[in-house]
Amino acid sequence: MTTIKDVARHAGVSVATVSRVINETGYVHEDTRRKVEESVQQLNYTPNEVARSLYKRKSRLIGLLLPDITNPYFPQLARGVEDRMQESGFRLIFGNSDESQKKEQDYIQTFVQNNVVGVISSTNDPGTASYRSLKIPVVFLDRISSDRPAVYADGREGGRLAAQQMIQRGSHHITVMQGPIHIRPAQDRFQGAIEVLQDMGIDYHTTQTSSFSFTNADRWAKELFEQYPDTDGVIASNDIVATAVIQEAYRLGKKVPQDVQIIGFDDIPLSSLLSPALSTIRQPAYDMGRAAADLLIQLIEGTAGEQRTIQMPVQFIERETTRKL
Amino acid sequence: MTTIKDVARHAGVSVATVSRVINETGYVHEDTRRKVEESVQQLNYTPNEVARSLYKRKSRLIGLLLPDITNPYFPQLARGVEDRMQESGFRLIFGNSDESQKKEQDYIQTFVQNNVVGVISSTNDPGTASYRSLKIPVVFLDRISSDRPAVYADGREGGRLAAQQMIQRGSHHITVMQGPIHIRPAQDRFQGAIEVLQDMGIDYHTTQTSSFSFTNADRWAKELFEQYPDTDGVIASNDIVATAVIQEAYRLGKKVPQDVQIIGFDDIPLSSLLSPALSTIRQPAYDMGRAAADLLIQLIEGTAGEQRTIQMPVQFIERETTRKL
DNA sequence: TTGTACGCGTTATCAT
DNA sequence: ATGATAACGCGTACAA
Repeated sequence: MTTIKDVARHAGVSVATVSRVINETGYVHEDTRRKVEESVQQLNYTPNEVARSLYKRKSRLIGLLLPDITNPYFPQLARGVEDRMQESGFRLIFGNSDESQKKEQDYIQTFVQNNVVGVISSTNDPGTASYRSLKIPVVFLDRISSDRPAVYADGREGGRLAAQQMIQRGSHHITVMQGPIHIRPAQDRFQGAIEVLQDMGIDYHTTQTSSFSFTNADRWAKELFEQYPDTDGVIASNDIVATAVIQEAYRLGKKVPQDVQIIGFDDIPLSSLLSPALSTIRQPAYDMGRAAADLLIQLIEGTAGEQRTIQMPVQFIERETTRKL
Repeated sequence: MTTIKDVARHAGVSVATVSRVINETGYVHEDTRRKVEESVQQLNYTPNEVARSLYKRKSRLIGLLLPDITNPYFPQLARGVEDRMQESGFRLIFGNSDESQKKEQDYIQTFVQNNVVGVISSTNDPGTASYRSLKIPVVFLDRISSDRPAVYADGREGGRLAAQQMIQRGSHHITVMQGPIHIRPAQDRFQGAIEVLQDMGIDYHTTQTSSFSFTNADRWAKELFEQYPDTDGVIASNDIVATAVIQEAYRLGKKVPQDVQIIGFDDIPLSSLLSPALSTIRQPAYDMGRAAADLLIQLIEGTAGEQRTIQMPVQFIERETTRKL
């Protein structure tokens, strides 16, 4: 590896001068600047980030903690974060937490050990000590924290939207799938839906799913129709289970949307490719990722305004698993 | 942040001693060891990885470069890599390359700037200078390189399998979708399929898709049936386009699998949840990720055997888009 | 305008 | 068995 010393020697100047031209700091004569730049070129020198990080006590690294990249909703968040960070020259140390506090803490620890300058996390426990004691900015993504910077979608409104559409489009026996109890956004959606259903005095049932991943999605779909066979409208906790519900409905000979309407949540990329294409409540995942990155960068650079919690709008996407108005 | 000095002072010993107990290196009296460990506890000290990395000229970081995490095939690879790395205490600096050489080089550069000890990459150009000049181990994942360590699935065999199944199950006018020309695995699948189709003297057509992502998947499906309306069997370049093909077939009133059989490639998690569930050629993505990580770790630790390129088996998964035998 | 020298937090070498 | 100290590569006072 070539170091700043090599460059200095090659250019016949001191390391300080090389440092100055690299960082464009302090005075340096035009001629020497050129000499140095030439040497940098020739020796193919790039500064050692580790040394920089050690000296400055901060790196160009960001910690990103997501529950499970294998769930199609999260890659979009991740991508949004990455793209924005990339633009500002930050890199990501990435980890899956599996919603486990232990793994989270592990990662947080290595984040600080590696001098990251900020972290973006989808955690269920923003209030936990691991986060509170962090001395670097944290942005919670897809999770709500009233007193800490956060970017999330309006889940409750999403739930409301889903219920309203269900009703408007003629379902009378609606089943709402309640996502994992410890995941806040899941509960918000659920509450929103229930709220409307009750207000309107609609007949509804609820069902419980204990995770957001692929495992068991089919089982939950099956159980739903076993428990409530006369269901003519399903509000799924996310697009994955919604997909499983479509499948199960077909298996039972129910026509979608004629016999059962189905509304998902998230609008993962595959939803529009399904047959029938899935009607769903869209969360702008990619944009949320970008927004979180953006906010974090502002926090890091000290240019953040008062607005530190950003609620993104959700949107009903009409496709083919709901009836036409 | 608390440093080794703080611990030394608190325990009444020198930094050298603290270092010894932390790294379990050299002699240290049982009593002092206890004292130090206590101080470490009390001060909640964890070593600064950056300083370590600077001194040792190597970190505990691994660079992971994937084309696009937004494509459902890659998160599984990533997860496999992460889980294995996690087990051995390595962390990931992660980046999306979008199959762009520029982005790749950018990332590779910051990888070395950050003293990563190894790189796992899905690149289309393993022979490029950026990789050849790397002084740390590299494992190519989901990409073939004859002379460098690599983990990939047997794409050609996958293509063959798909074609054989198509024929066996009674399709006579088969259309094979050729994936992006510059992506090696895509071409292997394609070649494998063509190979069998020609050997068997079957009537077939081919179609071209220029990317593996969601964009345009529906358009390619549409074009396929426009160009070859009498197609009764589609070998898709991956599960995403296969999903779009199912959708388009339904839209055209074609029954799957009675009128058209469809076989995908990858077996992404959602495939089994589709209706009808997608028959596909399975690549053991998660295991491939793990295997790559495993190989890289061996390379890093110098315990790697002669076997440095691992070809993983593919497998036909029979579901509902192909007829029963 | 440029150079010298110190410190960032560790590990390892060499004394003691 | 333990301590002092150089070195890892860089950036910045401070001096010149």
